[in-house]
Amino acid sequence: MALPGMDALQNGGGFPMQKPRLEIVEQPKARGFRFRYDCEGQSHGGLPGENSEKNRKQKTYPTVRLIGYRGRARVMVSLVSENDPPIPHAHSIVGKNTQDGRCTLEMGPETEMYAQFPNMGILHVTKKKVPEVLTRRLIDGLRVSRGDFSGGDIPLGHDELDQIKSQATQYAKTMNLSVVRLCFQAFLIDGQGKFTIPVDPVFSQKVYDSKAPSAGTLKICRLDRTHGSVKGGDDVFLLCDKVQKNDIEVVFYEERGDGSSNPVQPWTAKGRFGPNDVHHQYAVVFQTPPYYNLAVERPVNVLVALRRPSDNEMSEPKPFTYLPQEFDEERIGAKRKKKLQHFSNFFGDGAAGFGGGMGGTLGRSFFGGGDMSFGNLLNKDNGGGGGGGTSYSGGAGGDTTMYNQLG
Amino acid sequence: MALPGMDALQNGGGFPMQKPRLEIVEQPKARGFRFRYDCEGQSHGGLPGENSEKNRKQKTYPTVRLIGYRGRARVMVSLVSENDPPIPHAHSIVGKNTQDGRCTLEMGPETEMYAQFPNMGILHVTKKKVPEVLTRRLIDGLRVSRGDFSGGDIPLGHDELDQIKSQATQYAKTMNLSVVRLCFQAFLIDGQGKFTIPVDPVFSQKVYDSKAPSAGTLKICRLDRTHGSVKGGDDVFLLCDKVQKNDIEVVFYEERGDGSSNPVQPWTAKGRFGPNDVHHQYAVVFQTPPYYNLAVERPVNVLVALRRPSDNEMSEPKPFTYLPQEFDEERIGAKRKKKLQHFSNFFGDGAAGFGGGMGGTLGRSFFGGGDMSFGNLLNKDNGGGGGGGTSYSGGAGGDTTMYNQLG
DNA sequence: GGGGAATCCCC
DNA sequence: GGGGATTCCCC
Repeated sequence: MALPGMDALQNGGGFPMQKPRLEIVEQPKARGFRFRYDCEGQSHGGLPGENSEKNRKQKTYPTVRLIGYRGRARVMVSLVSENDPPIPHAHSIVGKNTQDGRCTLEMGPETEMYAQFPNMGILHVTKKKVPEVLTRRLIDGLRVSRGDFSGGDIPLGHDELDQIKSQATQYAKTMNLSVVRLCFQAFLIDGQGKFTIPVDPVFSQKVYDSKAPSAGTLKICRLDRTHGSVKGGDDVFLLCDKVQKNDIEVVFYEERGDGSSNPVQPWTAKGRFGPNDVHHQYAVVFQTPPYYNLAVERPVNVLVALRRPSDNEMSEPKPFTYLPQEFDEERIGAKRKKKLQHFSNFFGDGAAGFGGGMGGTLGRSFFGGGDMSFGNLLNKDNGGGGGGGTSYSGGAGGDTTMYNQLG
Repeated sequence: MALPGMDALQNGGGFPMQKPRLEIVEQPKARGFRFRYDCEGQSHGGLPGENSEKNRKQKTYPTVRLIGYRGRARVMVSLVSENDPPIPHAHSIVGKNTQDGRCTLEMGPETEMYAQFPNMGILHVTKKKVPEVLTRRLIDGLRVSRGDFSGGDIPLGHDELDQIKSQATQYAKTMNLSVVRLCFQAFLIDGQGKFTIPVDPVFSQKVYDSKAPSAGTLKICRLDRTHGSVKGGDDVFLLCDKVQKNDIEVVFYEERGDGSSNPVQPWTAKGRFGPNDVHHQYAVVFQTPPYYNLAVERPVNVLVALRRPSDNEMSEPKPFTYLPQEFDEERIGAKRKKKLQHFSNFFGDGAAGFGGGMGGTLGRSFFGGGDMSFGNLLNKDNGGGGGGGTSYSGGAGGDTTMYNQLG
C-alpha cells in the first residue's frame, strides 16, 4: 500500500540523496483544549487534531509522516515556545509513552511512516516552577546536542550550570504559559540499531490553553434581544463566556454568502460600550450600532459576534435583525419623509443616502471609511486552511539550534 | 464623666459582689468584609463595626465595655467558630497590637472601661495549614487554662500532644473558613499587678468573609427591563455579583410602608428560572411571576431582590413596575372581560379575583397559601436591631470551657 | 478596596 | 470535560 507521491529515496544507512523530512499531516487543534495542572490528574482527554469533530466519533489527533525515508524511525514530540526561535517550553506533554515532558513513538513501513499522537495531555507547570523546569529542559537539550541519548545526567562545569540557570531564568521571565507549539523530531535508526540520525524538527501551529483568560474560546451564550432599529442605539444584554473588559468587541456584520467572483467589502460596525459595561467578564451591555442603510424597507438579517482585538479571534456569530423605521414603535408615518434627509448624518461626512436593500451595488469608497475592514476581521492568525494541515517548519534548522542562545 | 447606669461595685482586688462582665457595645459588621490571605499583605482596612457608614467618616469599630468593675484590665479578642460551643478558629486577627492571632488592648477608668478595636484584619489561613494552626491554638488554650500566661511553650506529654493533634484534625474537617465570631476575653489585674483574673468571655455575631462564594453580599447590578405585564412571563436579564446557581432566588414583593398598626402579610412571588439560567455566577435570566392582582387599572410599583435560601440573606431591592393589561402591546380590549375570569387560576385554588389597587383590604387566608411568608423573608439571622449592639454570651461559661472537649 | 489571574478541587 | 472554589497578585 504505497502512498502516492511518496517518491522517496530509501535510506540504507548512507547519506540520503534527498533529505528525509517530517510533515505534519494533522495539526493540533489550536483552541478549546485545556492545559492541566499536576494536581488535576491526567484523565481529561488528549489534545485533539484540528479536524476533530466535537460530537461525532470523528476524533483526530496530531499526526506526522516521514517523507523521503522508509525504515524504522523514532518520533518525539515536545513543547516549544509560541515564537521563533523555538525555545523548549516549561510545560510538559503527559500521558501514554511520555517521559520528561516528551512523547515518543516509533514508526516504520508498517505504519506507512505515519505517527499519530493520541492521548497527549499538556501539563501546566506552575509559575513558581518555571525556572527549575526550564533548567532541566536546557540540560536535556545540551546532552542530546552532545550526542548523548542516554537520558541520564551529564557532567556540567560550574560555569556551564550557572550559564544554563541564568538562561533559564531569562526565558522564564517572558515565557507565555498559555500558548505552546508542538515540536516534532524524528531520529532514524543507525548502523548500531540506535535512533541517532536526526531529521529537521517541524513545529505545529500554536495551541492555546482554553482556560487562560486571554485565550479562551469566545462564545455568545445569550442575547436579550435579537432585533433592533436600523437607527441603532438599542440596549442589548449579551451573556458570554469569559472575556476581558479591555480586550473585547461586539461586532455587527452582514453576511456575504453569494460566492460571486467579485467580493465586496461588506459592512461592519461595532456595538458601543465601555469597560464598565463588561460585567465581571461574563456579560456585555452595549448599544447597537446603526445599520449603514437607514432607508431599508424590510428587516435586514445581520450577524453579531464577539471579537478579541489582541489576537483577532472571533466567536461564532448570532443572528440579529435590523428593523426598518416603519417598525419603530409609535412612529408617525408622516414624519418619515423628512427624517430620511438626516439619516446620512450618522456616517459623519458626505456619504449621501442611497436606496436599495442588501442587493444594491455599494460604492467601495464608502466602506473604506468604516470602522474596520472585513478582510482584516476574518483574518485569524492560525494559518492553515480547512483541509489537511500545513507543516510549519520554523526558522531554526537542526536540532541543536533550538538552544543556540545557550552559548 | 461617670457613665449613667454604670452602677458597678469597685473592685479593690477582693471578691466582687457582682460579677464583672463584658458587654459588646458595637458588633462587628456581619457582611462585606474580606478575609485576607497572608500573601495579600495587611493594608486593606480593618474590620468595621456594624454601624459603620460606607461613604461618610462615620467609621465605627468593634467595641466592648467592662461592667461591674472600674480599674485596669486587659481585653483580648480572638476568633472562634461560628457555632456553639465556641472552638478556637484557625484564622488569625492581624494588625496593630496583635500576637498569635489575638488582639490585646488595655482599658481603665481613663477609657471609661471601653475598649475599641480598630484595625483588626482577619487573616485567612489556607486549608492546608488548618490542622497545624489549630494544634497551636489548642496548645495555647491549654497553657492559659493552666494559669500560664507566659506565652511560651509548655511541656506536653506524648499522649497529650497526640490527643491535641487528633482533636485539631477533627476540628479541621468541619471548620467553616468563611465565618468567624469574635471572642472577647477580659483579665482583671491581680495583687501582683498581673492580668490574671478572667471575666467570662462574650462572643460577637457572625462575621462572614465577603470573598466566600456562599457568603458574599448579594447585589443586583443591572436589569434589562424594569417593567412587565401583571400576567408575568416576561424574560428579564439580571446582572449580579457572584451567586451560586443552586442557592439563589429572585424575589418580587410589594412594599408595605404605611407603618400602620395592623401589619398585613404582603405579597411575594419568585422569578422563574433553572440552574442553567444562572450564567457563570454573574447573571440570572428569569421570567417574571404574575402579580397577584391581574385586574389592576394602573401600574403597580413593586420590588425585586436576590435572596439566598441557605442563609436567608437578601440584596438591596430594585424597583419593578407591573403594567396593567391595557398596557400590553397589541392587545384587543374586547377580550379583557373574558380573560379576567381566568386570572385567578394563576394562584392554584379558589382565590377569586378581587378588585382595587394597592390600597385594597386583603384577606389573610389568601396570602397564607403563597410561596413564602414575608416575615420569614425579612428575618435575617444576624439578630440585633438597628440600635446599639446586643451582647452574645455563648453557652459556654468560663474560659476553659472553650476547650472542654480536649479531654 | 476591589477585580481578576493562577491554581486547585470535584461533579 | 467543565464549573467553580480557593489562593494569589496587582491596580
